[in-house]
Amino acid sequence: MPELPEVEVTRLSFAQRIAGARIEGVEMGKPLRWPLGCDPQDLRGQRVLGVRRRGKYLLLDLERGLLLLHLGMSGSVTFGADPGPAGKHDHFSLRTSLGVLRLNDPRRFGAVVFAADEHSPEAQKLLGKLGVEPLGDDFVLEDFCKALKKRNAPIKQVLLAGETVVGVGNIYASEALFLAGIRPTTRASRLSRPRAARLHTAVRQVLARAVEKGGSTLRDFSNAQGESGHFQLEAAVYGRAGLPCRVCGSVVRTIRQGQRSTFFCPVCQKP
DNA sequence: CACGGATCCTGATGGC
DNA sequence: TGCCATCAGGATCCGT
Repeated sequence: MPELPEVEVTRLSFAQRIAGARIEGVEMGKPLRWPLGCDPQDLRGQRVLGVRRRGKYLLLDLERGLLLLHLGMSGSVTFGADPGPAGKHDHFSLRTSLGVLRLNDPRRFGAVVFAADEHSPEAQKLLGKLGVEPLGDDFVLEDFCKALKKRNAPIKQVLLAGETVVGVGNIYASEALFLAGIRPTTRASRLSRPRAARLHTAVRQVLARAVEKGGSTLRDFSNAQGESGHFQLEAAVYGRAGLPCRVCGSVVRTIRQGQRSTFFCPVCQKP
């Protein structure tokens, strides 16, 4: 489910509320993508200092070490008053003095991993190859252009890979490419500088807008307070195959790229 | 070594 | 409580 906007919206919905909480207990459900990497009971007694985000990871800073949370395709986090017994798809619960943090993830592509610190091998295994943050100052046009020049793959897949810029998933890749007027199949290395510049702007714009709208709720995403997002209502192409393009009226098309659906307007988006 | 495909898992949906 | 195929917001691993 979650791309950068959904992860950031999740973070914003509980970071302040959990700060300073004392961990009282940890309960695990079925195995997630990776093992926790420590004895769950070792976390007891520690305080949660704050919550950061890196790409699509949430970083829960503890007094000693940190927890890296990834929501995979179907994960969502809740934090609040004791929600009662864990349900079928609740696979990680952190009981704290200020409420219960819970990861619900039906498909279990998500993960919760402990690392002694951000630069440890365990953390770097997950974070080490990530590209720059699209909403931060490090997302520099010049660097972006240079990076694209080195990639021969279709631009959609370069965005999804997250090694150039992080956080752009299947929805926002299609949306950003629409905004930039670029066909998703265009090879990254073939993009002219002006077109790469349009994409650079489009990526920032679409992600920032999606955060403002609370993310996209396609079926079941909600933030840590249980609230849905609304960006999907203004998506230009994602999920709109067969419908008229909002700009030119042409029929929005869908293709498969790397086992994922891609949506685009054949007139607004040039190869 | 960059790229494309297979893969992990569960649930929803739609055709027959 | 029908069965089967297809699809779903991610990212790693593996063969070429």
